[in-house]
Amino acid sequence: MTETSSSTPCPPDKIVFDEERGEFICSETGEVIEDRIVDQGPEWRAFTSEEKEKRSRVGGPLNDTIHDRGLSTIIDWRDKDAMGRTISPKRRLDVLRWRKWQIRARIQSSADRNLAQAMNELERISNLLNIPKNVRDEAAKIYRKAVEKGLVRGRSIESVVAASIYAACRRTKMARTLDEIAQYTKANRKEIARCYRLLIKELDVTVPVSDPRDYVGRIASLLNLSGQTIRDAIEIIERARQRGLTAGKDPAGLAAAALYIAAVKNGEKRTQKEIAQVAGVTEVTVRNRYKELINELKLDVPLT
DNA sequence: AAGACGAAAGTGGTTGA
DNA sequence: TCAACAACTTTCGTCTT
Repeated sequence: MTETSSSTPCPPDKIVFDEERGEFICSETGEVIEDRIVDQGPEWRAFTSEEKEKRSRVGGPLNDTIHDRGLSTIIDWRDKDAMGRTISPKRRLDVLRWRKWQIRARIQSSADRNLAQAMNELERISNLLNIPKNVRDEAAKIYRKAVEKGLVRGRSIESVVAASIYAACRRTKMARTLDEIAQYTKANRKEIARCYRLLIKELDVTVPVSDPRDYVGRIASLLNLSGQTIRDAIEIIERARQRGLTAGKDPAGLAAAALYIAAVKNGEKRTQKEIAQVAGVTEVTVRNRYKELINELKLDVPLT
């Protein structure tokens, strides 16, 4: 409710570019100035380069929902031509062949349509979340695998796409929470989570265990914290891990707490609220982690 | 007035029968 | 499928700066 009011515009000299997320943010308030940098590339380049053979699908309107558009001329099974004359045996073979191809083409186009819609969706979500191209490609690859395995049947394309994106993010260590992705999707978080689990189980997509350190960079850059603070935070997390404090804990919360401590230590104090906000956890969680870290690691935090 | 702290009750997800 | 459980959130009162 009482959010950083957009009625007070961020002074131009406070605007910084956050290269982690591809966003322009205000260094004062953290307000996102421009978070939609439109990908100006042609839409059909969304397909991965290794799929050369699939390029038959060049540039068809992606939102064309009419089934079999352009292929709706059905080749009749009767051995008559358009004038009602019987076709010669030689022509009959041709006709049979045409029909065979028509059926093949239809199957092909059905898979393509699914893919086309999915890629469209992928592009949309990726743009909203500023997901870099390599991660998109990864997501596309995963999705394609899912289609081949028939995992999409019975599920919404959108949720499987979202799950693919999430998986790709995890694989490439582009820390994005499930919530962030779910936010731009009609499918709910639960559904996406289920698809995600299915994906990593069925396709053998290996996903490294989510690491708090991956969150550190992103949170820090959103808050304009120094490299030294980041290094300190990572060291704190490392020590916490050795002590077994990290198991079962929300990595974002842990990263937030470590950064909080590191920031205070380096005289770059941010409020718990600020950190919690960008980390996507609550103040309380930051506090709990922070308390644990201080106690267990015997860190002394100089106050003020 | 704003931030930090912590208690208590509530919520959503995981696990094991 | 259900209940127990841990982690996290929400809410709120109190203390500190």
